[in-house]
Order: sequence, then structure tokens, then C-alpha cells
Amino acid sequence: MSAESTIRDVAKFARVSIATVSRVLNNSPAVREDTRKRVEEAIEALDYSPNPIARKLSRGRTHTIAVVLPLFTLPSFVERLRGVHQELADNAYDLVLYSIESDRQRDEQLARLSSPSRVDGLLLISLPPDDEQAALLLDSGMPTVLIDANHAKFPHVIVDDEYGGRLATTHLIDLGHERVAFLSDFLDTPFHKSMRLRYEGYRTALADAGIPFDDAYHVCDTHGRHEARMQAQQLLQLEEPPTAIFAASDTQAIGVLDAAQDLGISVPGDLSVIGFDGIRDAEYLNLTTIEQPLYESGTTGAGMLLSLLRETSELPQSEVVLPLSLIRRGTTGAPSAVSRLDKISYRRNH
Amino acid sequence: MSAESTIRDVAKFARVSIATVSRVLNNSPAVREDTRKRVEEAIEALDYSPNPIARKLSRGRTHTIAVVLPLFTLPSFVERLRGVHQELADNAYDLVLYSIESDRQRDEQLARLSSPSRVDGLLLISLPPDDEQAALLLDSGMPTVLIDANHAKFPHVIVDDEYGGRLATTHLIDLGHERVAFLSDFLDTPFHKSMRLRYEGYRTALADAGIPFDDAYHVCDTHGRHEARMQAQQLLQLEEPPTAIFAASDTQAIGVLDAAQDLGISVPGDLSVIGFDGIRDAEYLNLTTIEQPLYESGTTGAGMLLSLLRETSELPQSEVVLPLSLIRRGTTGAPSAVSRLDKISYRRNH
DNA sequence: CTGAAAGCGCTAACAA
DNA sequence: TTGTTAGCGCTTTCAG
Repeated sequence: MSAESTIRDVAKFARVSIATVSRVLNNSPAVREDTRKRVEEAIEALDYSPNPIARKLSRGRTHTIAVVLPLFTLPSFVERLRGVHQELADNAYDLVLYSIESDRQRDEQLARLSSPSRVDGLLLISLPPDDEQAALLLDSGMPTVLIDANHAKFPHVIVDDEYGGRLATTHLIDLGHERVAFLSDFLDTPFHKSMRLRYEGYRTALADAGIPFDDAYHVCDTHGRHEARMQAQQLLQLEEPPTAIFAASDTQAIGVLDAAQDLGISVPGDLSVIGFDGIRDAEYLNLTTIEQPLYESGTTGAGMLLSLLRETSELPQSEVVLPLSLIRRGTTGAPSAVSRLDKISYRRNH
Repeated sequence: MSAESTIRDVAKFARVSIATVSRVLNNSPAVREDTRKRVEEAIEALDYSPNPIARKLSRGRTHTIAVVLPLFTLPSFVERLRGVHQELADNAYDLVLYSIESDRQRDEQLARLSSPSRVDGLLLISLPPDDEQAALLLDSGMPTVLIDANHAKFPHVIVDDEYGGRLATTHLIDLGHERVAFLSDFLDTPFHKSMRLRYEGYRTALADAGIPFDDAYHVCDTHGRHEARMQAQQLLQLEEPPTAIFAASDTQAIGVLDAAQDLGISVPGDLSVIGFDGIRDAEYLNLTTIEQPLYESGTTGAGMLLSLLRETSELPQSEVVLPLSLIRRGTTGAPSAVSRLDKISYRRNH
């Protein structure tokens, strides 16, 4: 309905040139006070607001950031996205969303996005670029920041997953557990290198405690609560089941909890469970976990990108490592005597 | 790095005019085959890709849809968003995300967005506009579709919440329950009219079954699992506690489950619980619920908006009502004799 | 302090 | 079938 008024209409109305209108629009100091006032009144009167597209074209910047993330089903992604959104909104940047639901989409998407003048910058969440993609991005010159992904060539915000893995495992060991299992995504998917690092932390902690690693205590599957539940069931039906399970994510830890319930195993009485991430549900479920600042990873990453766009200088810090902390809640405890007894009698029957 | 090449470079390279380049870019049939080929080679050689901003300005359309939704914490919003994203991606539309975290932001955001030439259309998720906003949007002429929100002036996709309320309540009554409580968000927030409708369905079902409504069995709070847990605890500690609770969302139903666990009340033995929405967690938790097509609400709404943009004609159907279905799982059952006994002895002790 | 004018990169009449 | 040209709405020198 409202016939869009342009800068020209305003200029005419205020009896000035469009250049002057543009000046007041951009808060240039080089405008006499009364002229400025007249223009502002005209703007008001015509209910004018500048066309952002024209502005973008003229300025050569889009004031838009593309956020790329894998299928945003998982709570941790959503939490990160929220952080990004907040930071961007605070700085009046638009956020266009690209979700990579399939592996194939990845390359196309990145190619399309790295074409300049589409967006001013790229934020990749949990999507470590492989060498080919990295090269592409790099020579496209598109400012890019990685969140929850590590690559030497790009500024990134991560946590120390190896340390986290040790932290979780050590917690279990300190409690008295010796049969500690590790449940995670597949380790070799390029998607989530974090998984492998957490696994390495697990191995190190075990070694440090002089506990031999048992291959049967290490299970992998695609990410998901249901998959974890199945894997955990296997684990818990071993001849000598673990007394503690370290799940590489909270979502998976919840699956472990499901399995325990399925089998009538009490937590933490007969089984200790620790997760990783610190998603909201973990709190409700009273799940012990290694908490990482998900929301903050979003705000931090977005902040880095923005300052990268602002300054011509290099980024002061190209790697930010966010802190990890053990949140001890109700799903971990010492292996009970009863639990040991059960297992003995169980073994006897076979 | 790569010095952006423009349409002019391509034209020069192919020894044609920019108009011709534009034609092949837009698949105009009015180009001789060999010319087209030459241009395509030039495009290839220069690694040219058209500047989308310039295109938008020239065409007057942005090929971008703004999606506005409340704090996207809740699983049901995320699920809807996924649907929207899919549909838009399939049609090569960009999706800019606006999350309204505070009530105040609402008006500003909508005002900014409804300014044309920012985006081609608006998708409001779970945000029924009030009359003022509706008027604003309407005369801004911005094509707008509502998802999970109802307003006569806008095309919208909804479910029949009143029916859903009846469905849930009737299920409980059919099972033999007479003390059926209703737990929901506050009913008077303009945000979620659905809540009130579900409540009305609950009342109707009760009335139809000749069960008098008991005010004590109706509790409200702000949305959230934790809040629901608290409310449910109250409910379950009543002198005459309900034997069944209908929670107006799955998130809240999960809170009810928490409360039952807190109090050592077995589900469905001593308490039946039914939710609403059909989020993923409901399946894992084996929660009986009224399922609505969340993802589809996204694809459908986005589809409506796109066809609205495509055709000059009016929308064939301005209201789409998606089906609701009772998914009977493990949290509802007949009120057990034991349960009744408990309550009697409980009452005796007071 | 203000205005005229040249773009930003592309599309779309209008001619040829 | 192709080229010329006038915009799209704004920013930004460069003069005055």
C-alpha cells in the first residue's frame, strides 16, 4: 500500500539535495543544524526509511552474516545458534541461515556463499572444513570464523576436548570405577573431530590411572539418543559390564540413561553416567556432565567475526579456547558393593 | 583475493553487450546458440557469478524471507523452523532469522521488517499479531503468513486446538479417570491463544462426560519444564490429587513426569500423563500425546507464502488446518485399584 | 555546509 | 537476435 518514498522524495520535500539527505541519514557532522532538522521532519512526514538493498549495493557491504550449521536438530547447535543470533542482532547484522542436512550440500553451499557480495562473513558451526574447502574459502577472501571446529587457517572458538575427556574419565576413576566405558559418535567422521579428542582424553586418563584399555568398552554409532540407547544396552549386557559410562555428548548420555532404565539398572547405584556439553536437559535430568559454554561459543564466535570485519588489522587472537567444567550431579557415584555382588552372582550363573 | 569480475568483464571477454550476458544469465530464449556458448565460456573463464545485491536492487525483489519466532528454545519451534528452512532452501530463497526474545522487541522488529525491499515476505511462527500490528503489516503490504497462529486477515496454518484439548481429555476419561487436571501456560497471554483453546476443549470434554470442573485442578505458569514440574508437585500434593494430568505441551508434560518421579508416584500406575505437540523427546520418553505436524507446519506455511509471492492472484486457501492425532504410548492407563486405595488411606491419615 | 554527478552491478524496455 | 540506455535507491567524491 504505502507508496515507498525514496531519498529523492525526502530531498524534494525538504528542499535540499539527495546528498544532504544521505548525510543526515549517515550522521555526517557536515550538516547545518536547521537543515538537518528540516530533513528529519521530511523523513518523519513521509515515513521514509532507506532501502537497505540500495545501501548495500552502494556501500559494497551487506551487513549480513551467513551461518552454516549441520541439521539443527541437536540441542547444542540450537544453543550455539542462539548465541550467534544475539550477538549479531545486537550489532544490527542480519543472519541468514544455511543448514547442511546432507554431506553433499556442503560444497555447493560453501561455494555459493563464498561468492562475495552475498554476505559479509561466514560463521561455520561444528563444520570443520577439509583442505579443499579451506583453500576455496581462503582464496575467496570471505571472512570466516569457526565455532566448535578447529583449523589453523581460520579464527576459531573451541574447547579443549582432550582435556574434557580426561576430566570426565578421571572423575569416574576417582570415584572408584575401573570398568569405564566410552560411548560416542563414529570417530573418523570429519564432522566431529571433537569426538576423537574426547576419546583420546579418555584413553590418557585410563593410562594415567594404570587401567588397561578394553576394546569391548568402546562403542560408536551415529549420533543420537536412540542409537546411544542401543549401544549402551549392548555394553550393559556384557559378561562383565562397565560400572561407569562416559558418553561423548549429553544427548548420548541420555540414551545411556534410557538403556539403564530398560534393563532395570539403577543410576548411580549400579551404573555411573557422565555426559558432555551441558545442554539444558542435562540439568533437568540431574546428569553429571562436562559443561562447555555453548551459548557463549556463539556470541564469542560472532563477536570475532564482527571485529574481523571492523578492523583492517588482523585478529588479535585467532584461537579462543572456552573453559570446560565438571558439573557433578546425580548420575555419578562410587561403584556400590551391591553392584559388585550382583555382578559376581551374575557371573556365577553362566 | 579473487578480483570480483562483473557483467561488464564478461561482456568484454565474450565480445557482446552486457544485455546479452544478462540474457544468458536469465535463460532468455532470445540468444543465438553460439553466442550463448561464447558467453558461457567467458563466464567460466572469469569465474564470474552475478552479484546478488545488484540483482535484487534491479529486480526489486530480494528472494529472501524473514522468519520471526519467539526465543527458539523450545523444541517445537525448532522443528517448525526446520520445515520452513527446507521449503525455502528448495526454492532457493534465503532465510533471515529474527528471534523475538523480549516482548518489547516485537513491535520494532515487525516495523523494521515490514519496510519493503528488505525481504519479500514474512513468516511469523507462534506470534499472533495483535490488532495494531496486524494493521501495520496489512498496510505495509508485506506478504505475510502465520504459522501456529490465527488471524482472519492473514493466511495461516494451524491445528484445531480446541479439538485437541477434547481429544486428550476424552482419552483420559475413557480410560476411567474422573479427577483430570489441566496444566498449561498462562491463558491470557496474547502469545499463545492455543493454550486457551486447549483449555476450552478440556472443559468441554469434562462437561460432556458429566464431570464437574474443579478449579483446583487447573494450574498455569510460564512455559517451561521446570515450572511445570513445580506446578505438578502442587497438584499431586492436593488432598485429593488428580489421577490424570493433561499438560498443554510435551515440554510441560515432561515436567509433570519429573514431578511424579520426585514424589515417587508411578506412571501410569498412579498417574496418567498426556502431552501435546509430539516433539521428539515425547517418543523417547514414551509419552502419550496429541501429535501435531510440526515440521509440516513449517513447510506448509513457507509454501503458502511462496505461492503468494508467485501468483498475483489471491491465495486459494487462506487457512490450513493440519490434522491432530492421539498417539497412545506408555504414560496413560486406567486408574489402578491400588492407586485408589492409596488415596483412601492417605485421606484417612488426615 | 551544500549540490551536481558519477557510480555500485544488474535488469528491462526500446531500438536497430 | 543483439546493443543502447535508462533506471533501481543510495553513497561519495569533487566543486562551489
